[in-house]
Parts: sequence; C-alpha cells; structure tokens
Amino acid sequence: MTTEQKILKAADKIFTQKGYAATRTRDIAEEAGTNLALLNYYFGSKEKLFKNVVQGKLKMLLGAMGPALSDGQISLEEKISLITENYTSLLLENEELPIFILNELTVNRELFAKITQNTRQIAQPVIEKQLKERGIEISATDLIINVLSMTLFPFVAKPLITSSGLVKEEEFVEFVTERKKKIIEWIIKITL
Amino acid sequence: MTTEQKILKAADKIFTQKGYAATRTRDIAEEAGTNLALLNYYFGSKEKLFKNVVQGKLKMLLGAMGPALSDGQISLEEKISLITENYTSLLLENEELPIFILNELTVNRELFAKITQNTRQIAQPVIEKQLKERGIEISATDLIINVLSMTLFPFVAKPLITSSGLVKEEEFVEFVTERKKKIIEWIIKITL
DNA sequence: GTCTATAAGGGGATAGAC
DNA sequence: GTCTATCCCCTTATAGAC
Repeated sequence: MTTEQKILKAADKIFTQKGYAATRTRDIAEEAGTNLALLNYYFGSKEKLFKNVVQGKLKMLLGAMGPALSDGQISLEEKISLITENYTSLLLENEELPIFILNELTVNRELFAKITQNTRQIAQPVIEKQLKERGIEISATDLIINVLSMTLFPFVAKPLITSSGLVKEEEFVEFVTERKKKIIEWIIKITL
Repeated sequence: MTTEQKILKAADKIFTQKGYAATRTRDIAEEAGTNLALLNYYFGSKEKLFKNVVQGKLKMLLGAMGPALSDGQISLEEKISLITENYTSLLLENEELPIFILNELTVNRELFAKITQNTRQIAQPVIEKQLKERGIEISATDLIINVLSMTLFPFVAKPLITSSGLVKEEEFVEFVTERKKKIIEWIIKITL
C-alpha cells in the first residue's frame, strides 16, 4: 500500500467519523502513520483531500442504485429487491456513509449536482415507462423515495434508534437484516 | 427581546446551518447584533451555548411525536395521521432540523440518551398494547420506524432529492404536502 | 450589562534538510 | 519521497474600562 493510499484511507475514516470542519489534518496524518507535510505533498490541501474522499463516497452511494434502476430488463419487483438488498449490505459495512453524505450535501450544496443529476436522468424515464406499461398510478419519484426512505432511514437515524432503546446496538444488524425482507413486501404491496 | 434571547436565536440559526465545528462564535455575536464577550458572559462557552441549542431542537423533534404516540385514547390510525402531519408542518418550518440533530447525534452519541429513552419508554408499551388488542402482527418498532422513515426522509435527503432533479427546489413544499396524505394511506395499508 | 483589546492556543500550510 | 521545525492566521476566551 503506497503512502498516498494510506493517507486516503485514513482521511476517509476520519472525515466520515467527524465531518470536514471537526477533522484535523494532523489526525489524518497520524492515522496514516505519516506526517502533515506528506498530506500536503500528495493532496495539496485539506479541502482537496476532502473532495477526493467525498466524491468516492457519493459514487459508492449512487453506484448501489443507478445500475439496477436504469436497466429496463429488470422488473420493478426485482429493482425494489436489488436496491434494498444492495443498500442494506453496503450500509452494514459503512454505517456512517449516508448521514455523512447527506450532511455534507446540506452544508455544501453545489459540489455534487452533476453526478446526482446524471443518475436521475438515466433512471427516471426507465422507471416511468415500466410503471406506465403496467398501468400503475404511483409516480417514479414516490416509488424511488419510498424504497430509499425505508431502507436508508434506519441507518441515518441509527443513533436516535439505538440511544432511545427502540433497537439495541447489538441487535441492529439483525434488525435491518430482517427488515430488508419486510421492506420488499411492503413496497410491493403499496405500489404494484 | 433580551440580549440573551438574541444570542440564543442567532446561535440556533448558525449552528443549525453549519454544525458545531464550522460555526464561529464571532458570527453568532454578529448575527445577534452584539459581540463575542457577551456571548461568553451569558453562556460561558461555545460548547455550553451549543448544548443549549441542540437540546431545544431535540425536544422540538421529540415533542412532535411523544404526546401523540403515548396517548392510549388515540387510535393507531389517528397516531399515524397526527405524526405525519405534525412532522410535515414542523419540518417545513425547520428544514435543516432532522439532519442537524441526526448528524450531531452521530458525532456525539452520549449527550441525548436520557431524553430519547424517556420518550420511547412511555410510547412503546402503548403502541404494543394497541397492536395486540387488534391482533396486528407488525412490531411497534417497525411501525414507528416506517412512519418516521416515510415522513422524515424527504427532509433529511432534501439536498440529494433536489440536486438530482427528482423534485425541483420550488416544488418541494408541494411535494411533501401531497406526499403527507399518501403516506397515511400507505402506512395504514401495509400495517393495519 | 456592554464593549474594546488582547492573551493563549490550535491548526493548515510550507521551508528546507535529508 | 519523507521528515522536523516553524510560520502565521484564525478562533475562543477573558481582562479590564465604562
């Protein structure tokens, strides 16, 4: 693993945990087992390093959705299934991912317009066509937001859910794994 | 309006917009039309001022849910309706509220255990009793999380939804207002 | 209670040796 | 490519006058 990769990995970890402003470049350097000067040598500045990290994360988040959504060969039922399952797996491995992206997107709106628009422009017409062909009344927007809501929200709200005792920390993995199957049923029931 | 109130209001605005770390006490003082020294005179430190703000916000968020949930006289259907409507109104006036709270809760887990536990402990048994009486199989946890997911998620993910073009910024209010009615139908359909 | 001025320290960035 | 030492600005907090 090169020094550059070590720094990027460390930056990923700490930015995701603490957000941009609360992260100290010194901490990233230490986590990477190197020093502050090398961080600037490879990435130029804290901000450039951050953008590097955040765009990787956003691609990860959209990548779990885009290909399944925009493939006209995949039925709506299969789409719902695929997205729910892809996200549940992805987020079990990266629990802080959605809240990190959504928070940074809130604080800094402009940065990510292109990539998110691109995914939507490809996927939305495909879903609309599939809905129309089957005479289903729900809009593509509502369908997409319903699937994402049900699947992503427990991860976004995990600290609220566990700190309240609604789901215990140690039961969280089991909770979302079981919930995955139910979500697929529920969404199909209310939309198709 | 007293100086103390002005500072608190300004702090509320800027902390909510930028998060804790990115907020400068100078900016709060300026927004309040006063100076840095007075901020420390009234609140002692940036951190104490922040906790003051964040606990007010958390109470607002739980207050829109707790009373309706924990009242055994209110039917499940009415509960779903009340919560969806309360939150939609509250969040239309405070769009950054949920992402702010969830992000701060992620970064700083310990601070809010008491208040969230309290709400859950009162509400959960009431819901469970109502579900049992009607022979409904879904768990109280899933029901609560479904309602919150569907209602809160569009606000949490607003930057993703609008920057992708899924819903235009200027249509967002209409979108969530229309969606409110559908959510109530959907949730009743899949659970009751 | 309110303000100006300043202390004290943190943190991003870089110079320059190796 | 890598490191140590250092610069310098920015930010929180406080002293002390009014």
